[in-house]
Amino acid sequence: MATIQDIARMSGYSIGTVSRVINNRADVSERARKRIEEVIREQDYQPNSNARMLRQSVSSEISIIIRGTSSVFLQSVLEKTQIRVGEHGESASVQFIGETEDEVAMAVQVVQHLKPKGLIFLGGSVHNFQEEFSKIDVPSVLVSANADGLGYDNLSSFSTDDEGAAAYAVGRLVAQGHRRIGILGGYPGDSSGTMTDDCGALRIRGAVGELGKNGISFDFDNDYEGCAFSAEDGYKAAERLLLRTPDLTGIFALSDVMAIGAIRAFRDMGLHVPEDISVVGFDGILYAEYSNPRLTTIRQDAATLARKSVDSLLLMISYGSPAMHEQIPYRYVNGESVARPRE
Amino acid sequence: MATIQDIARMSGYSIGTVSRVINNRADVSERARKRIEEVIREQDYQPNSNARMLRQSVSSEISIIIRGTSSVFLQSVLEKTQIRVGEHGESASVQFIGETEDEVAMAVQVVQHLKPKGLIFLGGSVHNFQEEFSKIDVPSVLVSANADGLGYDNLSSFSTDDEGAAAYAVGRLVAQGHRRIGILGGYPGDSSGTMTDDCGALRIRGAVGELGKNGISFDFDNDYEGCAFSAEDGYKAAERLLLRTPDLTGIFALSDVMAIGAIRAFRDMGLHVPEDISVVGFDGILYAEYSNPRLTTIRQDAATLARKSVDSLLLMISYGSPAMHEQIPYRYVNGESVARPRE
DNA sequence: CTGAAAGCGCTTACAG
DNA sequence: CTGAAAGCGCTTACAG
Repeated sequence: MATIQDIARMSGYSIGTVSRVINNRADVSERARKRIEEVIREQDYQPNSNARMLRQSVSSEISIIIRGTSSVFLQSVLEKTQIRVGEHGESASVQFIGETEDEVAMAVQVVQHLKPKGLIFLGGSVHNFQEEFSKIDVPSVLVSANADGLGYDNLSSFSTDDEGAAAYAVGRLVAQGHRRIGILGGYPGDSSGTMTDDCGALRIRGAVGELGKNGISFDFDNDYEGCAFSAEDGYKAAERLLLRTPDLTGIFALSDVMAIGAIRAFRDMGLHVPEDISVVGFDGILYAEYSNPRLTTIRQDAATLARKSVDSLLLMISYGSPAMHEQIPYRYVNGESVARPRE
Repeated sequence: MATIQDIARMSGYSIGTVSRVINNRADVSERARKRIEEVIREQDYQPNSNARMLRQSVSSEISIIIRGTSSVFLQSVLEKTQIRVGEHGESASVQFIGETEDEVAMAVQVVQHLKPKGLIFLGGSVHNFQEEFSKIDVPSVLVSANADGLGYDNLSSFSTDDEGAAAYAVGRLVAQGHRRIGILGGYPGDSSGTMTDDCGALRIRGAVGELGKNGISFDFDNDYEGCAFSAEDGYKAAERLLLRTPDLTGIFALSDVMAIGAIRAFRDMGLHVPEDISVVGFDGILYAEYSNPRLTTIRQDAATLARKSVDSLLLMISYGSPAMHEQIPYRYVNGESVARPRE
């Protein structure tokens, strides 16, 4: 493996000049640049990134931290994020952490070890950023939660208006004539009754708020069943919910995978969706279009979320552009899982 | 951020001794070790990994290269792999590459840049390993394809018996009375008629072979439709296939996502699964259990695949254990998407 | 515009 | 068992 020494020797210049060429500095003669680039190409020379990072104390990589590998939606955002990073000629490495782990604590580790020049959080609780994030001074972007108002000038955020979208989805159920609506998924808050601020809590808040606006009361004890973001949990929770409160005619599930689990549960209970009970999901995962019945859902715009996040991060890194916070429009997708309730 | 210098100064030992403690070397007095470890803890000291890697020219990480982010099955293997790596107290970083890219070429880059102590390939074509892999001398493991017979002593492999499993699945269709069976997905080979050796080709070979054994001829022009490993492509290909060859009563799809796309297509054509047409998939993704109808499929053992792969890799790294090749048992899962053909 | 040199934080023979 | 020192491959003031 050639080193910078070899390139210097073979090109007839010093390692300092070679280094300047590698780093695209302006203060190099055209002649030197030409020659050195030639040798670099010939030798297929790749600078040792460890040495660079040791000196610069910053790597040329971006680190992506994704929480919850099981989230189909976040995985699609991850894929699109990687692609966008690649389009800019940058590279990113990915760190997975568990559903319950603290992404900011992880980020502190990553910054120390990998010295990334930028950080992308895929999924995350605003809660964890509240104070912990002050330890991080690398340009960062939080995807899928709103970090506006946290006051960090190195943290952008792009998210879906979870509260508004949930309200919209429930509004559609109400418009179809549903009055007995159940909510499935997430965890409404801690024992003190305070809601946490993750996307699940926001969706619940939006849904309950919309019901209230329509003069429909919501009884958490009967009409709500919490569960994790998986089909399996959605299945079980849906079963519990409907056994407990059989007169529900519509279900708002906090995610598509839960909705899919719920639909399967209802079928296994001998019910038909949407004839006997309507189900609306959230996310707009690819699979929703191929399920039977096709899922009616809120489709988040994963591609735009990914694109804007990467672009904003790169602008912060390269030009010191200010952090920005944006909500990306969602779409209500009419599938086949919602109908008017039976009379 | 504390450096080894600081720890040396504060503990009253030299940096050499501190380094020995960090690296768990035996030739350190108990007293020195105690004291130095104490200071390390107090200072929350973390060795600079760039400096270590620069010196050792090997990182302490494992690199995972996954091809095709869109494969739900591989993503589940990835998740389980990460978890297993974590259980051993190791850490891994993930590199995603496109469906059509060359994973071994990528690995060469990764080895140069990240200097991993081990490499895990999730998905990959034996073809690419044939000669290219000789450039890599890091202990590696190929998951989901059989590298036995390639003769690399630093490459283990764990896979499903794709050919046998496909034969089994098709055999079940035949046993139910199906005689007109179509195959969906993958690419049967290049123009010369030679089959490539990826898992798709193996599954096709197994399926066609089983049909032959049962005296059923298979006409590639009419009974086969290739497509990529996605629900969308499965949908379109299934539609084309059935329009072209309407008398098919059973479909073997090379993957579950294709099968799900196919089932949706058949429904949109006004058919019922399995009453009008049976569909069997391959992979055993989580979703198959929640689809409607539940999918009949070959379930690959993602957990065992992940566990054995990681364990084998770590044994190679730490003890120079020999590479091994193993096929992990699969299971035929009876869902609701297969029935006897109508008379 | 270019080169010589210091130094990033570590590991590892070498000598004792 | 321990310390002093070389050196991993690079970047970047500094001097010219």
